[in-house]
Amino acid sequence: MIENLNAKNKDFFAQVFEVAKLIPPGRVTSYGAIANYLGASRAARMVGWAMNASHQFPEIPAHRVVNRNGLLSGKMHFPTPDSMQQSLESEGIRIQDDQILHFSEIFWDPSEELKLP
DNA sequence: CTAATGACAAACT
DNA sequence: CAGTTTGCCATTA
Repeated sequence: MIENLNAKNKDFFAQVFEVAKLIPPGRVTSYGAIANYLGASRAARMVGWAMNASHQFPEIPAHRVVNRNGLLSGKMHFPTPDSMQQSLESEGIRIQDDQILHFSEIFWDPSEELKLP
């Protein structure tokens, strides 16, 4: 239940959630990419904050969102640290030492794929 | 109202 | 080239 989420805050979060849900399977994106798509390229940290709130939304594939290094920085926030890596591997993404391999190949940039015509 | 924290990113040394 | 430091925006104490 959302207690102290004003409409304004929800708006910012809603955008992050929407983009996160638009991430194709087998692909990943970075917090900065989403922030950039939202027009807040310097608010990458807020995207991570929104992801933290996404735990109440089962439709949010937060495991597909990693930092720009391709490192599973948020794996520790999952129900189980292995849940994130396991979910990614289940989609065909290879991970080694909590880092995504071929990150550049599977990187999904919303600003590039969801760019307006 | 000020200070500190955070699932990051870019800049500097 | 790699490691360290500062900046950003929002939330919490």
